[in-house]
Amino acid sequence: MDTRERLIESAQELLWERGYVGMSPKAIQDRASAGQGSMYHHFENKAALASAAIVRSAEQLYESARQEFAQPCSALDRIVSYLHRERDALRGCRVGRLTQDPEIIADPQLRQPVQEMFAKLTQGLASLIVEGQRAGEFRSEMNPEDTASTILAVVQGAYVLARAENSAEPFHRAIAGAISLLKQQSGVKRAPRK
Amino acid sequence: MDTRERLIESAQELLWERGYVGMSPKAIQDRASAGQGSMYHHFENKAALASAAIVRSAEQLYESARQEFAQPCSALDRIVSYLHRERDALRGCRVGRLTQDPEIIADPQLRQPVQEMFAKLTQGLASLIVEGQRAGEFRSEMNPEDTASTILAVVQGAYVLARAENSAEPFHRAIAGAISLLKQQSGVKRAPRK
DNA sequence: GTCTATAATTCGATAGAC
DNA sequence: GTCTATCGAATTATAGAC
Repeated sequence: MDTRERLIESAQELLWERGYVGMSPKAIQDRASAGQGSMYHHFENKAALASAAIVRSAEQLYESARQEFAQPCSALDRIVSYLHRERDALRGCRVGRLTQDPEIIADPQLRQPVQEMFAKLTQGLASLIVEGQRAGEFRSEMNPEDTASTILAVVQGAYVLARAENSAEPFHRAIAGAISLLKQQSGVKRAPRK
Repeated sequence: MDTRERLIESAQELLWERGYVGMSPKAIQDRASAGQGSMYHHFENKAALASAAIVRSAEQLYESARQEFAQPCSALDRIVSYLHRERDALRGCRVGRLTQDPEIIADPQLRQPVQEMFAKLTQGLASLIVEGQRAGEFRSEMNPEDTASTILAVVQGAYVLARAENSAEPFHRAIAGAISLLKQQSGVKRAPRK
């Protein structure tokens, strides 16, 4: 693997572990086994390297979700499968994590790939929900975009709970609760209250 | 207000805005209008001051939720009211934000107040859900702890979506979606599928 | 492309005067 | 309690040899 590639992958890892503020050029160089001059030859500065790393992570994460969304089963099953996908609860989300960095939020170059990934995931989940509504798996009154945002939020927030407790348990509880709520939403008319 | 107090409040703000790694002693001193010697007189080091600030934030946030949970209306209404409470979507959660800092997760002193706050919120929400189940607002099959975790996760994750888009909109969508899912959960027997 | 040298600045803290 | 001076290390580069 060439140096440029190793630098990007090291930056991806460090952004995941320590965020933009906590990632020093020195640490990137050490992890990539690259010298200082080498890093500044391939990238203009820390922000440029971070940008390349963020674009890469956002693409990888979206691609893996896209595959999950395209499986040959019911829309509800695909959503449940997305929620159940093996995730390293304590490490958190490589991309969601970046939203906590003020430098990333303030710099449109750095924020844009993050925004784009979440927008595309929302869009993908909303389409699945519409599909599920047509199949009678979800109530037609359900707002697809709202529900898609809720699903994404549960996953992102579940990471927060897991790290707070230093345990994967609250992550899995939050996911289980969300699946249970979604499964209760079939389009069949409910008996009237009282 | 005395210096010690100003130091704690400044640290609370900086932890919210920039996290532990991004908060320098110098920045705390400047914001508190305190000298260097002053800060190191009141607190042994950066971690000790951060600890005091985190304990304070966790207490404040829990206290405000506790009041919300004790209002004189139905359990469902109190949960909805908690979800709808005015939040500064783009600033994120003062306490949840800290879970992204590896230094905070690694140091039990710093992580404990965060863990405790989320544990107590989960407990409080789970109790509300049990109360709602007794009142017929929620299905008895619903797992109170799972659902409580889901509710907390939606809020924490909604902040992530908002910051990613640099807009409060996805925050409110995620909350609206969650409320819609919860309101569909009355204990009334649903008509059988088909 | 990669290396070493250098530099200005900041970080997190200590020392000691007042 | 607060202040200034100082410290060694790290940060984020730039310069220029190879």
